[in-house]
Amino acid sequence: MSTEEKSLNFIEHIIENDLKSGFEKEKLRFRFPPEPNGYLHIGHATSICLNFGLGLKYNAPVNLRFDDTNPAKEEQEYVDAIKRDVEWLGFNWAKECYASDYFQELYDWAVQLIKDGKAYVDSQSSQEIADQKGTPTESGKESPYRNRSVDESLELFEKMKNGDVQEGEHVLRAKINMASTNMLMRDPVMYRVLHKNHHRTGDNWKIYPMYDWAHGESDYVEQVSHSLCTLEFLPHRELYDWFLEQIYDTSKVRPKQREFARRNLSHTVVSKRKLLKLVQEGVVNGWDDPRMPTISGMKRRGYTPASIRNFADSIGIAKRDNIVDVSHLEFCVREDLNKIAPRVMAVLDPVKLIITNYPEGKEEWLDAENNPEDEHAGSRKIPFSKELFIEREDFKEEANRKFFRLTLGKEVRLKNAYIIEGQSVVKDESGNITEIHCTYDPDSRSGSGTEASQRKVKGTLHWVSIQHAIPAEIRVYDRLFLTESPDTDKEKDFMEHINPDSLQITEGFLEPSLKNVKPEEVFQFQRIGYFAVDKESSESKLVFNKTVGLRDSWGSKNN
RNA sequence: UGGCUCAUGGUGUAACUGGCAACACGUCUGGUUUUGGUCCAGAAGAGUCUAGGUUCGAGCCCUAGUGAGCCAACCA
Repeated sequence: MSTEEKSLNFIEHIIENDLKSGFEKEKLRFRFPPEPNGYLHIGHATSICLNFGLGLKYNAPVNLRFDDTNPAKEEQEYVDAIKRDVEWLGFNWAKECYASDYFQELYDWAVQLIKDGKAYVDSQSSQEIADQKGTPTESGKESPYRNRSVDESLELFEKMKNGDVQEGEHVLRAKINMASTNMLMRDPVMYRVLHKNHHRTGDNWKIYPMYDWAHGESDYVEQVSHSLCTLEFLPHRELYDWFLEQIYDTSKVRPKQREFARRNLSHTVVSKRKLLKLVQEGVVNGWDDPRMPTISGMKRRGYTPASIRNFADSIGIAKRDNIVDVSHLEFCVREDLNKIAPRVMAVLDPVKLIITNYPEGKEEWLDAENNPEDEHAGSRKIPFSKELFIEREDFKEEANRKFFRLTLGKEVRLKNAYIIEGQSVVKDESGNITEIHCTYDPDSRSGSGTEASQRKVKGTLHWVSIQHAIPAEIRVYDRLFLTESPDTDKEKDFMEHINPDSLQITEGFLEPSLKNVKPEEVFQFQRIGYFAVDKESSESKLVFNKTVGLRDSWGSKNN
């Protein structure tokens, strides 16, 4: 019954080792800790999958914790959006937590640190403090306020808390080591004064804890066992441990921070600043533009939660820098959509096909399978008539043996319908084909079981009946950037790598079964790709987003 | 000039306590197919950044180099 054991990633190895050395499995606990200052993107998605995936694997609770320690940037709107996105990805958090819920406890601990001589109020400007910080190669200088009395620090800290001082007048600093090779250990700021309204605590607080002071202690309050973050926080670990050391009770779980390399997707950017610029400069139409690597954008594009989870899972996790090619993400969507997306026919670049021997005015409703990958998907009826649209690129007047489509004097199958043979073309004065004339074999209807219907032909074309077809706006997307890693170019700004043709809007014609589709539904337009109904779509005007094309082993080599 | 981290096919990850470098994507063949999709069968592609060392044996341990990333916000 044992399926193949998947090898463990380095974080799972750490957990397994902890378990082996006596850590109780019941005490395992994780968290996903976003700052509510922007929308979630594919990078967050992989982190969400990592943490919640571990929760599932070890049957351990996972908290959703908002790291809301900076009221200048954070908003309720983002909290709501983040919750929606995590839910959409298919995960359930054990508790919804906020660092701001721990402000009092954090404050009490800070007071204790002052009393223990481990923290002091500094009354210099941020510039002065920065100047004294030193550089990575030179040690810093101690603040003139470093050794002020505990009572004085206590008194000033109280004033800071009560809002009796201006922003920037004083800060609370941990007293650690100004000569440390780790810049973060050079008496880091624990609290700053901010006369700002907080989205949850309102104006209760005038002082706000810094990330380093809040994060580890929040993990501790929640009894998170493994606190996972990205590599750039590695130097913070020493501080994380130092702060915990000051307040840690040996009867409780002491959280561990461990770091992994963020997973970069090729041909995109994810920094909030850059994403915001794309929105502000109108390169894309909002945060949920289907070209955006945001979760809301990918959702609108037609990506499914399962496809994103599989993606996160399959790329693994390690500590080295990486760029995962988008083709891998695309594989994951196709893999999922192939199983679940209903097949339909749509012609995106139409040319008129007239069946000369088909009776004028006749219409037939033919059976069409909804999904050959799903035997329970059933079938539907599609209308057939004398005048059809087929894809312009599916016809060539003269073609070589490798062209499996319609050409003059050769037979092809119309999907779910009849076998036809190309006869002639009509062109306009500039030589463009306006009509293709063909004949059909009345005995060759799909599924009729006749000998004619069993005949092997070299190609199958999709089509729609012109008089029954419904028009729709089709938005076709390409990668947003021309280069693999627009972010890391030292010469050019990332904006210079933008793909000017990342969006193409065309009018397509759909089979009439699509008349009542609703936003977020995804279909496979046969032989073309997967398409999701856009949120702007309505019954009077259908709008589809191309999620991803079908794998195409012909077009790439022959075009 | 300092500290820390990392280095395995084109890409991403594996390789347990040193023991025939594996899997996925991608690429290429062939088969099936009323989607040039799916599915099936197969192939090519790395000898593990470099140089030393330990060892019967090193991707893994040690040393030194090289390259890349991170670190001087009252951001997270």
